[in-house]
Amino acid sequence: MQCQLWMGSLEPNMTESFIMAAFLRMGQRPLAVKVMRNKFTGEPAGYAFVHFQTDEESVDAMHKLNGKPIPGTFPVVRFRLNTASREARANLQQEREFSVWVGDLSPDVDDYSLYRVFASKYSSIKTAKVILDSSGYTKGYGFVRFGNEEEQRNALYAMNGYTGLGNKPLKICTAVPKPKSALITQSATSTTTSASYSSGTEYSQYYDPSAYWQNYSAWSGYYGQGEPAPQPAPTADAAQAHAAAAAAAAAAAAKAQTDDLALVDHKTCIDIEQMNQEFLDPELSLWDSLESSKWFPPDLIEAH
DNA sequence: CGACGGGACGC
DNA sequence: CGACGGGACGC
Repeated sequence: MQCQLWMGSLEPNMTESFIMAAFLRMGQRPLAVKVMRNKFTGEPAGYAFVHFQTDEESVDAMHKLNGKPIPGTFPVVRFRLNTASREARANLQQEREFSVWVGDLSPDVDDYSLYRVFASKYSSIKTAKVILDSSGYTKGYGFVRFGNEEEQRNALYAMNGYTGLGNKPLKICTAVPKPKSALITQSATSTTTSASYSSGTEYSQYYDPSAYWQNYSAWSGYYGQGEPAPQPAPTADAAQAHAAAAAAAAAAAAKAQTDDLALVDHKTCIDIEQMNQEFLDPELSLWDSLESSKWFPPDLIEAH
């Protein structure tokens, strides 16, 4: 992660020393702050990179300060922090995301408390984020990201209904990656991508018998959010041909699929919740032990 | 507790 | 009862 955070929502008058002072007043110790500027005009670009001694420090600062008011701002401007890394951003385009949606968060739950609860059980945890509205009030849900699918899948069951964070039992669902329309042209084109779809879905389908993953495939085809395989950068000619084909396909698919997408989203959450109840009620510890031992009945795997 | 409606690729 | 980041890379 290169020991640095991306910081957004900066106003033009926020200098590096101002930002550094704000972190210090919040009990964090960055090594340096660099405010980025428009390369041509020299105007502040509205974001900065904040460097720390270690990855641990930067992640800690992110979870403790994100969403909190920046000292010395009036009207209040809140910290908007994110992990920053060239490689991570590049990988983000290629790698699958292993995250869960967490709902029923009470107002006192912030990024850090959410992070701590999951970090105590899941060593691969990357980030936790509570979604706030423009006034800084929680929307009652958030996202927790993991480094691998094992822990993401385990948390889906083990943390559903968890009490001990805020004053309500947590609700956990599979997180649907946020659509990024810019990725459309990368997805709907190559056979390589199609092949990776099937390999990605077959693993998940036996695990989750709900309609989610079939529908997710449709999402993936539309948004390009599936499991894009590493593929060589297309040549300029190929890119043009692909862009034309993808644009036509996307335009045709967009209108037809828009309505379905919203429905899928909400149904998914309900299905998973009901499944959790069925699985967890009879014998909770059994499922935990099965999860942790990565044991699955071969018959069950083949059947679905 | 079923399921919106704002806003639309990339040249 | 809710589905995230709109803006991202110099010294």
